Amino acid sequence: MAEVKIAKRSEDYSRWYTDVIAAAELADYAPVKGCMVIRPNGYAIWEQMQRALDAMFKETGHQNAYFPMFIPESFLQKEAEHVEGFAPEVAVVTHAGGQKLEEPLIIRPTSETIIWHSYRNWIQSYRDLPLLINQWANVVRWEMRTRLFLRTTEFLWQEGHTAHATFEEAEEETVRMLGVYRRFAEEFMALPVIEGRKTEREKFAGAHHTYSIEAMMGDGKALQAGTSHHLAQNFAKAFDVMFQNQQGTREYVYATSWGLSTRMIGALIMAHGDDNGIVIPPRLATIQVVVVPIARKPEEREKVMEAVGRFTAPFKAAGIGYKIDDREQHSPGWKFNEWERRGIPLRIEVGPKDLEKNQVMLVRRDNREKIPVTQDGLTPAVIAMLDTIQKALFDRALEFREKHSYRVDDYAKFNEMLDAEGGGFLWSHWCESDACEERVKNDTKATIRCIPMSRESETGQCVVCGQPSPGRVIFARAY
RNA sequence: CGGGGCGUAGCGCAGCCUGGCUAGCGCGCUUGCCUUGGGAGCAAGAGGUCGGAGGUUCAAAUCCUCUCGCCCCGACCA
Repeated sequence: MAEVKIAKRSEDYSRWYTDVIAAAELADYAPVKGCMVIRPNGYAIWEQMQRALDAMFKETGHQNAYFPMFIPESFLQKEAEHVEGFAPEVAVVTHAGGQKLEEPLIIRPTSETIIWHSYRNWIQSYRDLPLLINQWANVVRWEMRTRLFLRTTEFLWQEGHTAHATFEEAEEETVRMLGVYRRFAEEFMALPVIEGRKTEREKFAGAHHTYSIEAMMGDGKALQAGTSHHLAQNFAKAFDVMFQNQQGTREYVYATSWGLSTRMIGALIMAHGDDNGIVIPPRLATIQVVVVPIARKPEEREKVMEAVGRFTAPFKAAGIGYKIDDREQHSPGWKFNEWERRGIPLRIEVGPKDLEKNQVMLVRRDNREKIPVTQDGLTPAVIAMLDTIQKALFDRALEFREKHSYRVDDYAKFNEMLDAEGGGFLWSHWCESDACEERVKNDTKATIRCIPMSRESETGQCVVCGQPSPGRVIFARAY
């Protein structure tokens, strides 16, 4: 492996981010602009995310299916707002089989259209509802500016597409899945997020309204980490999907869609990473514990390895993902650095000195603390330590977010905060006018991240124009 | 699409301005010895269409023209 230098996070955040990805061997740039190769270390994180989310989708009654990546161009055009939103970033296939195609095919930027084409055949009666489908897929969006994981031309995600009999049921589903995302972020990624509703300007093209979870990254910028859309009857009308209700009358179906992508890997890096690289929360780590044996002489080595075999024996049954790094060509110091770069949450060092004391050394990735632990009862100690790390990561991220959240009521101060702090969440009053939202964006590059669902009721005056405001919203610069 | 930067060994770079021995250096890689508690050491090796095409010249990594690609900053976005 090549020597890897990671820029200081505090000095060059952007450079630091790409360095961390290279250092942990998460992804490479691909020959095609904006595309990436997700390497085994990166894909392992995605697999853990899939596993956790997929289980939650199943628990909430969803089934997986798969729809094609090629969509007739005409499909996209059936929903006016949708086509307007996506047309500029759609890749189109015009030739295939050595011939020009009669109708060009688009490569899905999202699958609403082709899925609703199918739903038309699947749904006739209220008895067919709700229809709860999810798919794991790749999608392509030709973005102008790309960054590994955060915005790539092709990315992996899951997209849920559900159909319901009433607006209210669809709303319940939209909010339920937003909650699933929040739980996933908090419990698995150790990432505190804020649930909220998007403004008209920021909502999904084709949605009635959109919700998102918003997280704060290590530089104070916001990241939209998952979205859930209430599509109302927009796609049902575009694809003529009607059902007969219990009264025998036909009406259009109500829909939702929700998605979460490999962007979350970027969120993970930026939320928890430090100058030594990525820090993977224990609940998303395939390798949660790496064991580094230390020995000089062959006879020492034999004793150390014997102990390692003994104390790791219960790990598998206890559900601990672990790896023993017994390579002889690298020094312990070299290994410490390598596993830290890869973000393995916990390291166990064991050498002759430890054997004398019947102990091992636990070393936390998140704060590098070294804790001696006796070999007897090591398994529960490791499990407890992994929990501690998981919780510490969440607490630290939450504390950071709180520290960089401000209530701001004065527009001059508002501008000043964004310049001085470079980021952070500004909780300010907004009159709900598009004009004020746009002005903020032009003045500061900050956007309204969301109208928090849990905001306290507090009327006030718009931070921009002074008109009456029904409550505070979150302004921030975003990825 | 505008502004900036860069294409030379797997990775990071020097050489280019001022053309000239066999194109170098660090890391990594291979083999051997020796080592191992925070990126060890020694020795011997392997590895190159200098992004591509054309031109100038006795001679091009180096000068000229064209071209392809990537990265960073902005407008758009999960």
